[in-house]
Amino acid sequence: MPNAHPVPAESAETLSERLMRGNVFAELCPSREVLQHVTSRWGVLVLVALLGGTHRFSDLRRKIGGVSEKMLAQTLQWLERDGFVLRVAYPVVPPHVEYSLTPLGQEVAQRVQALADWIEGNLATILRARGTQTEAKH
Amino acid sequence: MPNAHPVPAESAETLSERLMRGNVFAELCPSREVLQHVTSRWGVLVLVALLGGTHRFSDLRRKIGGVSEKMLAQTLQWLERDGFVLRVAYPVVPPHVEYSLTPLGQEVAQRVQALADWIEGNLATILRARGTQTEAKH
DNA sequence: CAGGATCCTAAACGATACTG
DNA sequence: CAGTATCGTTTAGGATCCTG
Repeated sequence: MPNAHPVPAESAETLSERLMRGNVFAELCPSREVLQHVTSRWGVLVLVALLGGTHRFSDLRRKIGGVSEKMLAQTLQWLERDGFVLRVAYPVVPPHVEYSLTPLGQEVAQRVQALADWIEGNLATILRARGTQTEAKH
Repeated sequence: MPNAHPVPAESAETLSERLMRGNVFAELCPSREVLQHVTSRWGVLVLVALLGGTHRFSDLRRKIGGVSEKMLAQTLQWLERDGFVLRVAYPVVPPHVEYSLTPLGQEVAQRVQALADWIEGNLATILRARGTQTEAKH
């Protein structure tokens, strides 16, 4: 069955993309993977940090308390691959690499920050609510 | 050193709360834990699902593709403890339990949904961006 | 039906050491 | 400095069985 409406190459969308689009609840929806990167333990913090401007690797490491080299590197790679983070390496010695948000990254980061900010702003309320309950763990 | 400004009991805030307030970047900030629950793999989906109204346990399990009983139960407990989810159990047999969002939960859920919606809406763009890169994994 | 208890695997995570 | 590689630990997560 030939294509009645020829699709321009640059807007190609596969069948599975079309099927899965718009449904995070579906088990195999690719958006779940992206969501995982963005909402991962360190992903959130990296995005919010970069919203404050360009950072070098060690700047991020210092700023984000508790992150290991390995996880920071991995998180940055996820986010770079998803098109949210731009990595610029200057060919000097010692190495100099700068991380920043792409336009796409700024959009997600803003939404992530909105969430993080709300939680910070309501922390006292949340903790107080927890205090009035029968002791549960972790 | 006596307190010059007596603090009303209902606005009590511990020292650690005051110290940690407003700083997700700090390693021991309690907001990180809440953030973990909310942005956890299933937490996101539970919140968005409940934004659509009250659900029973098995309704949620059916709606959220791929979640196991154990993780759904655990996620609901986290969110209940954080004051985002209200659990109402009717003392009948067979058991009947309904989950819904508290007012506090509706506020987080909206922000979580904003993020999820953005990702879904820009999925095609993101996937296309990934396609044009040198192959990376996972 | 709504989970709790148990057992198990896979993945995340962290510490350290090493390299261009 | 900015990582990669390796290894060991911890946690997430899933399957199954069981009970009120």
